[in-house]
Amino acid sequence: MGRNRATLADVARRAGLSKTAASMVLNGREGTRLSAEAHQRVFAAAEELGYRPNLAARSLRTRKTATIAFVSDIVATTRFAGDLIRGALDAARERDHVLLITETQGDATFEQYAIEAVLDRQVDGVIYAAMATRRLTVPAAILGGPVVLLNATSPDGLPSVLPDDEGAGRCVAAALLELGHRDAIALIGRNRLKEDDPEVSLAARARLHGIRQTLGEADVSLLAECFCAEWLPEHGYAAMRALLSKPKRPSAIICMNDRLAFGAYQALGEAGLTVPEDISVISFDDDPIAAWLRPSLATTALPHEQMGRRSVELLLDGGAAEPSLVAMPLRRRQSLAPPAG
Amino acid sequence: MGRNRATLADVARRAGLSKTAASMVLNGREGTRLSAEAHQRVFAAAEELGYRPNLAARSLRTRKTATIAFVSDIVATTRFAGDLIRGALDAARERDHVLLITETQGDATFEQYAIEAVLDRQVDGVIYAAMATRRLTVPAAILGGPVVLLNATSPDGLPSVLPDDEGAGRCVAAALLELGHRDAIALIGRNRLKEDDPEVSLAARARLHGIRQTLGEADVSLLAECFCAEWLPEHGYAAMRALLSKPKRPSAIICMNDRLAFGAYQALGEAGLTVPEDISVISFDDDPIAAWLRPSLATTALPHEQMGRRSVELLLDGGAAEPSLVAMPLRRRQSLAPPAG
DNA sequence: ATGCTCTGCTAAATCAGTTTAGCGACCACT
DNA sequence: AGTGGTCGCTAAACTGATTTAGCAGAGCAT
Repeated sequence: MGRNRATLADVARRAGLSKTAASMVLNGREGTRLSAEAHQRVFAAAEELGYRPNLAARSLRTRKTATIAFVSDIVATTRFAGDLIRGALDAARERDHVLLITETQGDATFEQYAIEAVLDRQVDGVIYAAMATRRLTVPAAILGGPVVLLNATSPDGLPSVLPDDEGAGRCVAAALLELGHRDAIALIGRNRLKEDDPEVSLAARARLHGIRQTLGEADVSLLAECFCAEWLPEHGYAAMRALLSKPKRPSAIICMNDRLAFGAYQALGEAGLTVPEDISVISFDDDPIAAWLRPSLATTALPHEQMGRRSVELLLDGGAAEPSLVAMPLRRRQSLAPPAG
Repeated sequence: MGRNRATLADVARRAGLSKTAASMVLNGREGTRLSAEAHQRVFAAAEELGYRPNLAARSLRTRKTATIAFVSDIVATTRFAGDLIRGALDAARERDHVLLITETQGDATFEQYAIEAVLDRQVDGVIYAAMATRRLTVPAAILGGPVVLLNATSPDGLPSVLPDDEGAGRCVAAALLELGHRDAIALIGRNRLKEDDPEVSLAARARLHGIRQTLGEADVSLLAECFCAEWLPEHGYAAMRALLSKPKRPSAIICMNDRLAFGAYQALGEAGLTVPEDISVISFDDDPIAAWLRPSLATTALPHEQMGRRSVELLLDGGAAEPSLVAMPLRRRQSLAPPAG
């Protein structure tokens, strides 16, 4: 790679000036007294030689690499990770930085390795990302420099970026109230583990809280709450069937995520009920399947791209210690209608 | 980041030896005549100081960075990208390398920028990845060093990694034949653009070829072939409805990808037909929804993780010029059954 | 005593930049 | 004539590693 690249010395020689002069001109240093002609000669020489600085050499002196480490626990298992990374990549490019990406797979040994690997490469800062919104403790090794937590918080008071799950909960509840749903709203996806252990999830509790708050303000309480061991389609399916076997049929269903909603759709289809005429469905995440479902599923989008972007901005500009919340926009789709009758 | 890290000079001083000695010991150089005691002292000093070499400094001298660039056109829009990256990350870690990831978004300016950014950082090689299997021309700038094409080929005869779509086509056809399907197999997802322009897709043509070949060997030809403008659920839905409106109902459907199959499921559901009793469905890709569908969808998996891994191996070990094909395993699921009657 | 080899180690160059300190020429002023 | 300041530029140090060339001392043979 990069054999026979021109060096600064080559440029200087060709311009008939010293390395010092060439360096100063190319870095646009203010206050140097180099002549306009010298500037021209350096620029011309650099242009002709296709000069590009060797960043390894530069960073040896300046201790800046224009490189950010993106350390995450698990990227592959969730389809959202791509958006997180994309947002970070975009913001990084805008600021002339580049991303060194590593994955720990939740394994302490791998994490240790990943962190050493990026620190050895003198990265300017670390974005420590979690794929499920949760609380975690960051390894001490990275505390020597700037760190931003992405989709996570820590007890250390480090700057962090989180989706506004509580706001999304309020938003979802408000959307149903607005349509006239009141006493027949059921919830699918309660989960003690997710709600009670912030190291597992912060989203479940926040969403639930937001929903309850807005319903409470309208003096409405939930018709039913189904617990699910996981937030997967099969659990949504089972929960929906359970709900339909009860005497009072719900007019609207809130699912804690789109995969549950997908399962709920399957159960509704089998029961011969149509969405949204018989039952409205609304959910969280905006998984790609939400738009593919028939009818398309209303949901609040996890703003992963925005979050990725924000994390880079926070890292490079320095950010406040309190978590930076990113709004989860409501995607109004076909699965919403006023209650029947 | 990395303030007050111990340097090699610190280690040497503490061990009471020269930098040269320390460097040689820590690099495990053979043939040096340093005493066992010197070795011990260096190791001890390094351990005590928590010494880690500064890779920027090292690579300035050695022109090796143990860093690989992963340049892709678009990562975010496809859920598969994560697997490609994960495989590459795993293989890279096993070989003590790290990945610098950039994205061009199919934009020439961004691509130029991305390539300069990674070359400036002296990467040891470039993995040039495409998110849709296709043919492309790589920018001349990266030809100065090792390059591997991932999910793509180029006319330059560079080493490349591709999924075995043709094999998958054969495999899909064979699975149906094996169950007894013969004269009522229909295909959803023909697409001229994808089939005829290798710069758009190599998969469509290869899959079709594989299917035709195996069916042909059994003297079977397709009952119908539906063209689709895109491979999205809505197109699969429309195609399935069209098929069902014809006099002869198919006994099995091959969809060119899982999203089409998802749409086909929706149409089958509406028509009151059940999978697999009335109609078998089989597909390509192994999108996560394939496993979530009811009944679960049989499909051939795109081996993205394997491919990512292979690309790193090829890059570091040097690879043959002919494309390295990675098998697409068949996932047998509930959507397959012998033809009715 | 001299020359030779071998052992165990180090000084210094090198990689490609940035940065500090300062040099010589020219001008103005007293 | 001497002094001081500005202008335009450069030599050399520095970053933290690797690597080349070679030095001092011991052991041995002649």
